[in-house]
Amino acid sequence: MRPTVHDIAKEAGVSLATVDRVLNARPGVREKTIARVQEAVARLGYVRDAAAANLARGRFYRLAFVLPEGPNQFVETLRAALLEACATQVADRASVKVVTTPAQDPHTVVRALRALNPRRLDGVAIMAPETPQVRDAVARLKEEGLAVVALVSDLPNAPRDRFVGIDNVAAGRTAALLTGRFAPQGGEVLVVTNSLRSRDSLDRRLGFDQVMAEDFPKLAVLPTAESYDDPARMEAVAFEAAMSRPRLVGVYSMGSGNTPLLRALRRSGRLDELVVIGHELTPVTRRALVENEMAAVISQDVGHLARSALRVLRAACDGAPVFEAQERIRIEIVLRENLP
Amino acid sequence: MRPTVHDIAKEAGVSLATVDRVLNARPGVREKTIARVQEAVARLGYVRDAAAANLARGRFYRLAFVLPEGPNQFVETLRAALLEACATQVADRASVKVVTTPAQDPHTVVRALRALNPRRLDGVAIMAPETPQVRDAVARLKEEGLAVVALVSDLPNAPRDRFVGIDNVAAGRTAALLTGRFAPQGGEVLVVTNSLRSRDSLDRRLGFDQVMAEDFPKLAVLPTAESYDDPARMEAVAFEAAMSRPRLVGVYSMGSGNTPLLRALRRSGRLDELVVIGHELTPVTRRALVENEMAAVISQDVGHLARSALRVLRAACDGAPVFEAQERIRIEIVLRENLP
DNA sequence: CCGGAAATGAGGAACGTGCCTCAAAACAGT
DNA sequence: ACTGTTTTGAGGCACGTTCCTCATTTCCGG
Repeated sequence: MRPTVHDIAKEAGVSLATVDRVLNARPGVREKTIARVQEAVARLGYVRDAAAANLARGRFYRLAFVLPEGPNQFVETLRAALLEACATQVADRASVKVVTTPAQDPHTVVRALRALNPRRLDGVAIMAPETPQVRDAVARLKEEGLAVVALVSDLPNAPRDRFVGIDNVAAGRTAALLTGRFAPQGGEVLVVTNSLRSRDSLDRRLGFDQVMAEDFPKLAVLPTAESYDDPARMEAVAFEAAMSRPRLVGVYSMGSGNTPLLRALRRSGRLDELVVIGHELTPVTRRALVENEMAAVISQDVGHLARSALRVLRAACDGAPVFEAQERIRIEIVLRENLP
Repeated sequence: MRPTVHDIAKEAGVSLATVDRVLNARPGVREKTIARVQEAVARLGYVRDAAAANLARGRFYRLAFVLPEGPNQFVETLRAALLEACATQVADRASVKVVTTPAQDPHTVVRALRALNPRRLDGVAIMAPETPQVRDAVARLKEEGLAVVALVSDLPNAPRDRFVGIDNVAAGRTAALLTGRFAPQGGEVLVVTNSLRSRDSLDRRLGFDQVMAEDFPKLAVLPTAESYDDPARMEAVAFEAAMSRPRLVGVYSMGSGNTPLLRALRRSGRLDELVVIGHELTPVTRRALVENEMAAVISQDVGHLARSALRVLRAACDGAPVFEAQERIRIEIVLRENLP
């Protein structure tokens, strides 16, 4: 059996109350006594029973998730994963509210953030592009004492407690490496996204260019084409590129408009000769992998993302450290054969 | 706040004791009353506070892990991950004993399994080749009422409760797909492993051959070369193949002898023209990726593996269902750019 | 309508911790 | 030695369960 506070008290020759004061860093204990208790803790290998502690404390975490909303399969799966995680022990003693805002308009995100009542909340996870207004809204939430984590897309210049998501520069580098190795003959590569306003797209492009420049001189990367969340525009841009650029060998889709992209490429009749790499495993990209229309999908496990965000938020709420190894979100490479 | 058993009792108009009887499926309650309580549970959306329940129950899980031991980096990292997981909440109210047995000798595994005292244990995780003796030993443990999970290498014909690890057929298929796409010019592929006795190697080879036959007619797969856990033998076999087979374009290493393999290929001077794919991220394979000596590593997150095994064992101990989505171990593809 | 069995109620102790109060003890400065 | 302050001890209640016991009520068949 594991030692309890009672054992520590006996071992250190002090009372239960004193042990409690030391363990919870409450004032009114002499240095000497603190040391005695800590020695006993070390000697017996005491670790606080987190479950019992939370039970006694009656701790309850009121959390909110602010997610963009739109024709975006990824967010849908993320939301589903979140709800699933809530149904399990991960979300024990926590209430989770999910707020969605139209993705296109950055102002609505800010409005949603402003609409949050800081006194009714302990922590917020935010997935939003990094605009000055968002930064200000995050700063305000932090000032109110909330825990704030950035989700999927980092907010490096906002006072968020942490970023939960993949290293998007590395993701871009990975995409470049795959593209380069899958298309050794060389040629042109089209890069598309819905918006470069999001930090994640920006970082991915950065990483993509780095590796392309370093390792694949035979590939020429075209400027990023933005669709501004407009499927028609995405389809038009992709179709035009496929038809007018005979040397095109690959397409890297950094954002979420994979449906119109694939439709355009299919229509151009060149899909089977192109190396198409995209992000996030959704019904669309999954199907494209199975049909050999996409060569690879760079993905982050939404389940892991959701659970990690919950754990990190809770840790941030009570200023506890996080278990780094568990919270590092991997850059997953999904091919036809290792579909989960 | 979440509803408690007290709220349920009030809502259903019964006493606390009855609610408890219903919730824990104890006998002595009329059908009608059971229904009343369950309705109240549904209406209030009650979910049992697992932490409080375990606290009250005084549940303690005595678990053991039986791992092979040898010059095997993978097992070392797995063991480290296990110890790390024990230090966190995942292993709360559990004691974990790790037993290692010499890998070469299948009999010592059986001896180790026999040496386990079933009365001092609630569950065991086993990583071992599937021999009849191992099957019998597992059956014996199950008969004694222990929870048993197979780890990394499945024991499909033993009465284990569950397998925690990747789908090794799919892993082999993934390796084949990568090899085929990285070596479009065609040629011969060498497949090596330390032993085909392990179910994992067997499955990987199976999957590898499937995809090679289906999709890459230009690649000829050589028979599996076994090193029988002898580094010298591995080095000799690999060197010989690299020197005598000018059409060799790839090597698939299904097992753990990557150090001697790479040494041999380096010595042959052909390493930079070969597509080398192996398993498990260790210091050796990590370095090989960084140096561009290996093209890809198929890996399973040891941290996830360890935590999953712990969770699954606990669930199996009290016959609880597992949260499938969280326990599916992904087949990770690790390239130079997405090294964790 | 009665006896016996089954179902239910009421209550309490326990799990390991947090957090509170009140009194006792140790200590400091004069 | 006196005061006043700081440190410590002892104890209790709470958290949401589980798992007892013992009494009481309800039900059923004869």
